[in-house]
Formats: sequence, structure tokens, C-alpha cells
Amino acid sequence: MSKSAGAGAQREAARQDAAIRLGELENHLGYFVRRLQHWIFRDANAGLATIDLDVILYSILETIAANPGAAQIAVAGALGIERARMVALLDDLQQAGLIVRERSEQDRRAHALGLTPRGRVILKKANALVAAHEKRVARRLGVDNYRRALAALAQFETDETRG
Amino acid sequence: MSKSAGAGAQREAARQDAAIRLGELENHLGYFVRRLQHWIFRDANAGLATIDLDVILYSILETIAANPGAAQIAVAGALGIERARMVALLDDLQQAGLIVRERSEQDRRAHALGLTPRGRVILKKANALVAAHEKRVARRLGVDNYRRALAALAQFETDETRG
DNA sequence: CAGAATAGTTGTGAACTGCAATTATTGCTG
DNA sequence: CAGCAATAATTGCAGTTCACAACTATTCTG
Repeated sequence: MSKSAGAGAQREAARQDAAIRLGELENHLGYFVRRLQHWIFRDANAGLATIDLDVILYSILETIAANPGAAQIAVAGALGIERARMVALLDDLQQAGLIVRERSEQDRRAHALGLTPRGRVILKKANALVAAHEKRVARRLGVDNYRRALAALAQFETDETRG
Repeated sequence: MSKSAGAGAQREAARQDAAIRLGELENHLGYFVRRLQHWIFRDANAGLATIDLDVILYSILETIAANPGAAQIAVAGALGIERARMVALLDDLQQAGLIVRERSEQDRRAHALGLTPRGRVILKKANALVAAHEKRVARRLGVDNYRRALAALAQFETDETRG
């Protein structure tokens, strides 16, 4: 769609044919967030597919690396993943030999999560792929917009993150 | 909505203990976009539920209103909805008496979409609810961050957008 | 100690995704 | 101008995700 509403209607040249107006959606952050997220996930997943990961599995690995010994529910909370769904995701990572689940000493209900050596290697590769993806996002969005967006959105606190 | 008010104190205490680090995710726009989108959809849907809509149906209504006579595929493209999925969504809206599907005069393969009078009434209510939601987003994110985020993300062009 | 709360797990129904196939219609091209 | 490719809408399907509810084992609290 092109932006043909009153405020900022430039960059029109691209879309000649079925130019669709957005109406009120122009003023709704959720609309743009959804569009951007859609693109980001496709692009990031395409990159990570080369090492048999996706953004969800990657973000789990990275969170475990940053919080060795964390329980499943803590990782799930940080990433907005349902704890029930986390089980199968961790099964995958464990079966791939990237993480270990050990019973926690302090709380024998909980699992202490950790990376295997192989997990660390894969995570390093993943971070390189994701960094390349991030550059594509920045180029696509414009470097200034990218920085502004990251700064603004990082301020957001979900219900889970606010203490 | 999200957290039941009942079990407050212990939960928040436990949550503070489990301060989880994000590692590299701190630098990844996709992480924050996903978190924000999750919250936005929950909040917006909760508002729209009072008139039996959700954000998807609302955005379809708004797009039709801004583009009377548009074909299904045009609306689907603007909103990032698969055209196959659009069928059932429009079925719902039609059954609720909010839209009409007429065969297009110019192209008899296509449907010309339009709002019914009832559709216009509901859309007006929806826009009020969504505006209230938008204010909640702005307050949650901080008004300055909200404006910056909206300005930055509105620049993004999807693959469909660019010719 | 009894009862409530919590971590992990399993299961379920509904919804969404991406894809393939079908029909009716249109547009292109040789 | 006839045939063939492309397109709009629709149907159907397999795999995934989602939000819940229920269950076990363990821990915390009064």
C-alpha cells in the first residue's frame, strides 16, 4: 500500500495500480508493528534456516546463554512463550544436542537449563546470522528510523517485565 | 485480561528474583516488535470484543471503508492476509450484516466490497474503541516514544508495497 | 501438618499458515 | 480470433501455534 492520506503522502511513485488507502490504520501503531513483524520473522527465519533454527529457538538459546541455570518458566516469561509450549521447544533443542535440562538443586520441581558446547557453537553462528539480518532490517527501514524504532520500542514493558 | 489481580505480592516478588537478562536480544528489533505486538493485540482485541470484532475484522472494515468497491485480493494484500483466509473472514462480516460482496462490473471474477449502513455504524464505534486503545499504547510506551515509534515504523515498506 | 502455590508436563479445541487444486473470467499473443 | 496463460475467488488440507485445563511432583506458608 502507499501512503496517500493527508499527512505524509510522498514516495508515491512505486504503486500505480491498485493503490489502496489505509484510512485510520495510518494512525495505528499496531498496524505497522504487525507488518514489520511479519517481514522481520520471514527474513530472520530464512537466515536461521541454514543452521536448522528459527527465531524462537534462537531466542531461547540466547536467553539460556545469558542466564545459565535458569528455569523453563523464567525463559518462557522473558520471551512471551507459554510454558506449555516451551516443553516441546526445549525437547527439540535437547534432541539436537544444544541444551541440557538438569534438575535444579535449589528447587527440585524446576529444570536448570544450560547450553552444551555444541549449543554454544551453534549460538555463535546464529548470532552472526541474526546480526546480518539486523543489518537488512536497518537498511530496509533506514538506519535512522531503525535506531529510533529500537530505542522507542525497547522502552516498552510488558505485564511480565514490570516488577 | 492478563494477570489476575488476586495473587499479587508473591508473584511479583518471585518475578523480581528471576531477573532475566536478554543478552543479544537487547539489540534486536524483532524481539521488541514481537513483545509489543503481543501486548497491542491483546489490548485492542479486549476492547473490540464488546462489539464482537477483533483487530483483523476491524482492519478489514476500515480498509473497505477507505476503498469502496475494492476487490478481496486488494484488501488482503494491504493487510497481509492470505487471500484464502480472507474468504472466511469476509463470510463472517457478511453474515453479521456489515459488508456486501457484489460482483464487480469491470471484472466479473472479482467481488466489489462495500460497507452496509450497519457496517458503517459498527465501524464508527470500532474506531472509537481503537482510539482509546491507541491512547493506552501511547501511555504505556510513553507519548514521545509512541510518536517516534509510529513515525519510524510507518516508513517501512513491505515486499507488497514496493512495486 | 494441611492446604495453597509453583514447575513441568500432557492433552485439547480453535485458529492461523502456507500451499495445492478448482472454477470462472480476463488478457495476451501468435 | 482462438487458444493459452494469468487472475479472483473459493475449497480443502497438513502442520503449527494458541490459550486453556488438568495432572504430578515438589515447595512454601500458616
